[in-house]
Amino acid sequence: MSSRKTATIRDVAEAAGVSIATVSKFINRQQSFSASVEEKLRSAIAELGYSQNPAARSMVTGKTTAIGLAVMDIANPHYANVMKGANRVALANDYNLLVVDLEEKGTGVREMLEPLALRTDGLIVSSRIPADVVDWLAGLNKPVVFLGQPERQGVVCVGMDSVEVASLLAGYLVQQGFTRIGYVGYGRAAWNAERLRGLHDVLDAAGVELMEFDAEAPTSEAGEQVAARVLLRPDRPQAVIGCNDLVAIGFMTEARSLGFKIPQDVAVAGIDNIPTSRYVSPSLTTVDVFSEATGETVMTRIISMIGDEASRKLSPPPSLKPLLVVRESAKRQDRIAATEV
Amino acid sequence: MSSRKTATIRDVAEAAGVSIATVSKFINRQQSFSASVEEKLRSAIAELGYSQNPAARSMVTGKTTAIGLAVMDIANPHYANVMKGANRVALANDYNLLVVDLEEKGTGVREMLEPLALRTDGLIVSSRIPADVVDWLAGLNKPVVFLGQPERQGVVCVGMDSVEVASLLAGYLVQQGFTRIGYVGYGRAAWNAERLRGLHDVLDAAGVELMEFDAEAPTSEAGEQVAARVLLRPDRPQAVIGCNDLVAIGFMTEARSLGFKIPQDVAVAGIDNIPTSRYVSPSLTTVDVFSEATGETVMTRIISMIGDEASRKLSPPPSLKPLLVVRESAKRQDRIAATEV
DNA sequence: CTGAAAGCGCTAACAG
DNA sequence: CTGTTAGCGCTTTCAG
Repeated sequence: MSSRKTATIRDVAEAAGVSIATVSKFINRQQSFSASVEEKLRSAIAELGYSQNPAARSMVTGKTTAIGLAVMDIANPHYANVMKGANRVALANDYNLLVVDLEEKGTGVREMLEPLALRTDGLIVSSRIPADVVDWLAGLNKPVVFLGQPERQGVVCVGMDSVEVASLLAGYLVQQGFTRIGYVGYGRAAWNAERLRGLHDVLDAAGVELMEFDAEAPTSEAGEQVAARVLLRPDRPQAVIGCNDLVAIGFMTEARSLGFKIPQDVAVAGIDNIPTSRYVSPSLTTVDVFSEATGETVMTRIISMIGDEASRKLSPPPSLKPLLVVRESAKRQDRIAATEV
Repeated sequence: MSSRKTATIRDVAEAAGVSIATVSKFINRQQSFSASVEEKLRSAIAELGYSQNPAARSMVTGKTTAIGLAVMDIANPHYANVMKGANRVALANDYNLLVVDLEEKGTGVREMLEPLALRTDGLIVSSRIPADVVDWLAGLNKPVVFLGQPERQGVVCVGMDSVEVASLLAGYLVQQGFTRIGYVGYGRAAWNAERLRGLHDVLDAAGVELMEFDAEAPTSEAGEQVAARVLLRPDRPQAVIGCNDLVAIGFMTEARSLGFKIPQDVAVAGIDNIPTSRYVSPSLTTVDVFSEATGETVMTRIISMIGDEASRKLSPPPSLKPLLVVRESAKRQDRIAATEV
């Protein structure tokens, strides 16, 4: 049986025979109390099943104890794991998580973000936000952290350095002896330019040719679609990097059904190290970007920014380093087997 | 440049030369206005960049225009897609989504749900909630919908009928001619018993033996772990059903590294039809539970319950039907001789 | 069509 | 240690 109306602080005060101020202080652990009062308070609260009305509280404090998280695609395992990490530290700090899936949209983003901004103490936003929205966010008077966005002046970012991520993979492929490498990017992503830069840094220095392709979306379906275009040409690349594991996996699947053996006929690598990458055949060589840890880091960061104005503009500690994960999909096996072109 | 303090309804009223009541009615489209007032209001609001304070609003209305969604594991693609669907219809109806990842925990669930309950107009909760928490939720005075939970009296549930899902798969396997089938379940899940019932319904009738196993968790890692136990025994099953695609995929991978060919040596099937199931090798036969549509349905449902007391107890329309997705992993190829490797 | 006034439940000084 | 009081920003009767 639950009471008709939910109990308010006044009900508790009355039941305990104290003032509402006392109840408030008790709930918020702001001071100590005489044993008798404390006991009465405790039982009154239990009796009535009282709990604070967050709206009322936030009206006066101006804080919501909620954080907003906006990601490009909730169903992308990378983002799902970022959320997982973010959720964990939010809960540990008594924050609630408001989530919005941007669904890879480029327009109407501000409209989706605005309600979030109003209801939270801070925002975590993933890449590809139009410049005017970035400005709006900056003028919001709340901490905002960008995810996987190249550093810009005046905005705090968390995530791997895209240049480094790409270089890592390029270095491995060069070391394997590939001399013509394809990159299936996603031009509309904020990190795409940096990825290309990282690739070129290494590949140009090694005298390795880079062929650039673009996927329609950062998804497996798009990876499938692009495969024929990449592979059915005389100068096809010996190795292909997908801009994320999803694209790489789709690409790999379609490549196989086109009759290519992986990695013998064409090597494939991805980025992110989503859980699935271990389970495809061949297992996918990729770069671990520590999605879950990224989520934890970004949430930790924003919570500290909320408490401390001073920390709002500090650069994040360069704690997260990408890690190359060597598996089967990108080994140059033809060096120890048959040699095809 | 943003103003120092965010504008309130009073600022707008003053700037427009009207009362705050008028502003309020204007914002909430509660009536029509004289052209002059309307124009002044419009420009004042734009000028000041005013937007409603949701906390203040909800203080008086008692509504939050937010919905809580609690799932067992955010990183499970099934749940991620449920969230995607839920997010979409929430946004379309001007609701915000509060998310909490239960992380497959069995304890402390109420503590995680309580803040959500206080901040939302309704809750969507996925399975395996302890009975006392269910009671608490029921006494909450807010609509609550359970996800993937067997129907109980007095609670609204959305999701596939687990019995049907399991039967569908069992039927297919029987038709393929398998006579000894294994099921890798997850005993702690709310749906496990119904799955078993669905399996037995069909298998017993067909005189097919069912061997039951239990995974440590509904994850790929657990699927890998259990594989040896299932396969390295004289009476190993000819076909194995994972309680979800994640488990099935892990199982399949480990089975292969144990030297089993799939489906020649052992057939494998999963449940959910997560996106990845198409991309593993061999592609995974599974049952589509329409995760994203489930999310849309459950959100639609709860929003209608919020507006309409009467609909709170109605049974949901049996709209969502599971669909068998036949792929490569569970074909009985030995009947037509294994032609390919 | 417009406005005045009464709170929603709570916290934060300030007194005692 | 405990209580009084003044709002936080907004919606909602109820008058005009």
